[in-house]
Amino acid sequence: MSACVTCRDDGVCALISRSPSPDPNQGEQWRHFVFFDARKELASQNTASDYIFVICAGWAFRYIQLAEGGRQILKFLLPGDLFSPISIFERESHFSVKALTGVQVCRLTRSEVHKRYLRDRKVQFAVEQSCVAEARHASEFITVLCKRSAEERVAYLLLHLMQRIAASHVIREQRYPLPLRQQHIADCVGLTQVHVSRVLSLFRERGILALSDGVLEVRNPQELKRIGLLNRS
Amino acid sequence: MSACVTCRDDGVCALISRSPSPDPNQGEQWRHFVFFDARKELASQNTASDYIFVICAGWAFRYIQLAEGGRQILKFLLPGDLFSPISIFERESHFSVKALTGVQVCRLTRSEVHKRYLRDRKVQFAVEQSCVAEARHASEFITVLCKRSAEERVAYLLLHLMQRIAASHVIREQRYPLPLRQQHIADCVGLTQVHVSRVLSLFRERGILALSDGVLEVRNPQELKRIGLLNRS
DNA sequence: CGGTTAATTGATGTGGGTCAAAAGCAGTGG
DNA sequence: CCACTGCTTTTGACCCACATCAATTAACCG
Repeated sequence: MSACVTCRDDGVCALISRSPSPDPNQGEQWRHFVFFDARKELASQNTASDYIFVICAGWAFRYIQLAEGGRQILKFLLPGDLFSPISIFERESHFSVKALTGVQVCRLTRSEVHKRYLRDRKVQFAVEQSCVAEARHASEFITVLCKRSAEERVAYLLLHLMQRIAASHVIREQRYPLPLRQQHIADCVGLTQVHVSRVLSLFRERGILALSDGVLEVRNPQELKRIGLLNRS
Repeated sequence: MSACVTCRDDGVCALISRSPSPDPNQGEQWRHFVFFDARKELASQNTASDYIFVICAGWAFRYIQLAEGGRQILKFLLPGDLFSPISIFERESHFSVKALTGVQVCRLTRSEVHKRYLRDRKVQFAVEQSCVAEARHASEFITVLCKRSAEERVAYLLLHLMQRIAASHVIREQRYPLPLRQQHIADCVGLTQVHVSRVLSLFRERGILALSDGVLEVRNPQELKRIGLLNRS
């Protein structure tokens, strides 16, 4: 009954796994680990499911698929992330999820998670807090999309990701693992891949950062923050 | 111990009010009604508060104030709406709220609401559902902002508001009360007031709708939906 | 009646989109 | 080892949706 080894100890995943089951006889039926290759679709929108999922290893992203083609990336998912905290409360998800790298995913039955949520105050608190965090971030992100230029939006996304990566990786010499194509950045911040290329080239020329081969190297964190932070002093 | 009269019977507000208190002796101390004039700031971001608020009558909006001037409107608040469902879980709000018309607001102590939330499954469920609704809407809205043109964004906002207004008003002849200035629409969907004016003029010329004097009159709902719905068939 | 706030309209500017070609760079297979 | 293919990034030329600036009108109000 131990948590997924790659998840952080204070995350929703770990807490759910440690939480006592109301039905001690059921063993490990409620939990199941699966591996998927990169590019595999892990969940699809408007489809009901009795399971909820946690990323244990690798990267994925949550997105909305548009009928005319094109997609909106809503969040990049790192180890320890639920596909979405609200999927604890709804059978039918409004988003799709796709693997960015090879990923290990933990599949939990919603009924069991929900039982633990109801009887374990710690689980409940963790879920509440992750809903709060998502809502706060959504507000901030909407603001960035409406009020900021292309450079600022890209910088904002990178800073946001850096923070999340640093929470689970040791960062040396400002080098962050970041397995995104320019198209993913574009689909997240509402630009074209061509323009993301131009923005990143500018950042490189100005000695702010370099992004290639799945590694982001930040050369001038001060300047990056000046550009990308929503509340600059 | 009755609910605020203007709130819908199945809303969070009504459920909280009907929920039994863990401390029957405290009377009505935990609840307090206040009236505010239009334009008054009802809550300000980065400020801690032991209260949470519900709109009982009138309109308001939740927004983020930017340091350089300018604001991002996140949601228009109608009777029955909490300023935000997540404020049940956090003392310090990340948003401000301003009255759009004169408003009556119900102020509740967070501690009392939180107690009722913990012990009444119905309240808990209502809060969960409104968090789900907010998250779903945020995803959809982010998609609209990133992928849609000015016309489509304005149409989306109006359709969304029409739906919410219709839930609490009887609509006759497609006339919706809508006390917004063009600047509010602009601050919500990320355009300038000037461009919102042009978009609305176009809609009027094409016989789709007319918005003036706080009334939205929809002349061609089909066409409006064709333009504004995210998932058009 | 002047003063304020909101909406309209026109002229002009520009950030980022679109299109297309080229170059880099795996992987694959002969 | 090289040719071929598919994917990603880069670069350039051109375009347009929306911003910006500014003037005018309309509505309201003490």
